[in-house]
Amino acid sequence: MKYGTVLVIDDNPAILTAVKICLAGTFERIVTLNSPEKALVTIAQENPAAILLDMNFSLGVNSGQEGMMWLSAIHRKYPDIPIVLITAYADVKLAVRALKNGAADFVTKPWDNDELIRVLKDAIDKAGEIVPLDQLESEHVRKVLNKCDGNMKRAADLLGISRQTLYNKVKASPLTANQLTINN
Amino acid sequence: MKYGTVLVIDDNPAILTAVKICLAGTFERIVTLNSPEKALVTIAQENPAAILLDMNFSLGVNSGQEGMMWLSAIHRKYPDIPIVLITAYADVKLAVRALKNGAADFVTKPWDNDELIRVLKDAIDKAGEIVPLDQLESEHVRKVLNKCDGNMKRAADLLGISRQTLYNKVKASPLTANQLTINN
DNA sequence: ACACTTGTGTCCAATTCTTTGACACTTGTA
DNA sequence: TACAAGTGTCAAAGAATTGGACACAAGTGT
Repeated sequence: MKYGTVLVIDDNPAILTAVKICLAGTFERIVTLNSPEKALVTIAQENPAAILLDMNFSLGVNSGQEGMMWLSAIHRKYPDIPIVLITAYADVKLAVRALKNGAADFVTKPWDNDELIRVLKDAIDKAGEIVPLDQLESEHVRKVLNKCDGNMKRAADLLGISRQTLYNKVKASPLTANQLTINN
Repeated sequence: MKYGTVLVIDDNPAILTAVKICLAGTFERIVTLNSPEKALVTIAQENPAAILLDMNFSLGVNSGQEGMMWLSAIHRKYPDIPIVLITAYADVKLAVRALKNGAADFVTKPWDNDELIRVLKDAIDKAGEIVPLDQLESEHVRKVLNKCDGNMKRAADLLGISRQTLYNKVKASPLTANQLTINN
């Protein structure tokens, strides 16, 4: 039971019950809401490791707009908590938009229990990964340098550091040289 | 015409022609391939600003596996070039997997010309965004510190810096905690 | 062919950051 | 209560960053 608390938001009580049963063996605590209104408050109180959010709450509306709105709101306020969306109205455009809006994953109803567990676990694992500062830096440096076609002066400018510093950073980790795009 | 070269990969000549016409006004140069085999070579030669990749190439197979494979291969070798996938067999699971595998976007056939152009433009714009090193660093520091519930010793450890250094970094920029990105 | 611009590789000295180690002080907990 | 762990703070040694400078290589336009 190393996966902490999960917050499940769905307006259908039957779904909440089913999800609760499904996730009971994996999470220490399962908090449910039947409407997203109290989501932000509940998150502040419970500090969940992940959120499972339904996309449609208004009866007769299945555009997913409401879920999308809540996704954005929650993600803006808690960008480090992975949000998995779930919907009965599978729609490629909606899924793509959701992922680009920060959703960690997108699941369709009816769901496969094992898959749902795996998806939530993965999302939490991924969100928990932390990168040393050096690595983040050198990856970013390589990327920007690449985008500048190796122009160190401009890259240094864009990175907000001096040319010499960039020069030193680059020659400090020569591994990155191999990853430059081949050209000329 | 500031959007450079785009590489379009599709086994259907009619599609290639249609896409070419659609994108002609937006890109300086449109390179087409009717099979992904030569993708990596062509990318090295043309250095495209974006890639539009079909998902199905083997006749009778529409699982999208092949496109997914090429997406991974290209993305691994050229992580900075945005890849937009396009497929006639819209499938939420496939789309989600593609995005999680590094695709910049996912479009379904038949496509809307304006949307296709917008998607490619957006992908290129997004890929072109560069962040100063300081900002990247302080954002990451916040995030890790957050994940450690404010425990600076542990956060410093995970970040690979000393406790005092983290302490200084934190008190150097106390405003970032409120996510106030607007600043002039 | 000739200036002109832009970028590279290299060096230096001044400044700033980072690290190591230490100390008193608060807290949660066995 | 006493221990372990973390905080805020300081100082001094060591490392990194900076701005400036210089000669040199390309690429530009005239």
